[in-house]
Amino acid sequence: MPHRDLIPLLGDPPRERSDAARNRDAVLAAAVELVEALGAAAVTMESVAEAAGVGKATVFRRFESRSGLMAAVLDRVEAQWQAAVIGGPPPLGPGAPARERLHAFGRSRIDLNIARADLIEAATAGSRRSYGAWSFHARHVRHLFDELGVSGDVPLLVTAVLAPLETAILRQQVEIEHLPVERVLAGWQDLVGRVVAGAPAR
Amino acid sequence: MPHRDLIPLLGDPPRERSDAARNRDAVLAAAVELVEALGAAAVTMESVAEAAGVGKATVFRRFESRSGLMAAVLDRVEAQWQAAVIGGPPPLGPGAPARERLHAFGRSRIDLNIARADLIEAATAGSRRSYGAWSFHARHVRHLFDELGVSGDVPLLVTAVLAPLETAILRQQVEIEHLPVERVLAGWQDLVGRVVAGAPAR
DNA sequence: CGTGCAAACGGACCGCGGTCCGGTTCCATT
DNA sequence: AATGGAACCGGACCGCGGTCCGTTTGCACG
Repeated sequence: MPHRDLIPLLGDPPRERSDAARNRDAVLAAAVELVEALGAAAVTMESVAEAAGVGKATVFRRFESRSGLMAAVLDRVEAQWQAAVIGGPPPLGPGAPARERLHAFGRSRIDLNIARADLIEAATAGSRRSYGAWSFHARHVRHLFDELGVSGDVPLLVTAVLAPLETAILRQQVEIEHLPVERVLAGWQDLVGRVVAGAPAR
Repeated sequence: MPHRDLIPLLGDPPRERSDAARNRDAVLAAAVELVEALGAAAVTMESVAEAAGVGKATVFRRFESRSGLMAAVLDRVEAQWQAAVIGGPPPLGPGAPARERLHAFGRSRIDLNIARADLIEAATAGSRRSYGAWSFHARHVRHLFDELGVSGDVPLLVTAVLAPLETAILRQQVEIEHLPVERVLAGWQDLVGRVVAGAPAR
């Protein structure tokens, strides 16, 4: 009587089959390469499938959707960036005063969100929730806010400080209004200063 | 010799042909009705064309793209809202102190951006620039900031205050993190207070 | 080494946004 | 009223994201 438990209950993770894992890797590698070469906007799901030597449905089966695949590509970039925040040299990495780390965070995110705007937009398109890296950003800023003793509804203040760094906003400012990046950064740092400064005169 | 000036120079707007104008109206009316009935996400360009009794290409010829059509639909809502800001009762309309008008602005925008999230997203999808109403919002907030004597890089501070009202951010907070709208609003008003309070201790 | 089956595969297929192009319509000019 | 041509029209067509379904494959168990 060849069967496993009818009721697996909890645990019991159904391990990924070897061919599935291999295809996942091949697809992701192909996607990274194509995005690098052509830019995210020009990469079609079919071209990724072909480059990976795999059927189109397999790409969707492993990554759910185009935005899911792009999110996986983006995750590599974000992981590298996160490493710089967690263990890299100050002021972005640990070792600098909180205020300076915040300023470095802003500069770094503005640069990255502009440089990778097309990939980020492809990864977040129609996904209704921010991409995975957002929660890391929020935790980091929150941590720095705590060090600075920010008072008030901290999670909302964190969101308020992160919101102007969204690619859509940055693109609007830099590509359409032609504001210099330096000015955008200075404005953001000014904002942070005001938020950190404390509760308003009510 | 039937010809107009070979060099029209400036001015001389080539008026819209009557059939074109008629179709434009029919398409827009059909789109408004369908969006109202089904929600923006469920409205296809072909269904709009059919409801308007017109070929699909005509819809695109008049409105450029799906997001262009949705922006036209959205403009009606925004025009109505702008009327309330310009000439409606306080505190949203004129007559209340600037701080209270700002708070009313926030409440009203949060409600509207959540209620019409799908339409706004359809109107701004892949358009690279904020929808037309943004500039009105910015001017309004800037005007109130001027009344309050806000110092610093005012345009950037305006953007910083507007950014957390974007639908993507609000949806994240309300639909995914399940924050109550009242709390989001209170957080925004707190933010405004800190921004208005003045430059940080440098 | 068999055997059974869930899991994975791939290519045909679908719907939708967007474009093309041959035919039609409005309107300025005479 | 006739006319010429620019602007407009519509439906066939294309490419891409996403799904369906009949076939193949890896792997746990005997």
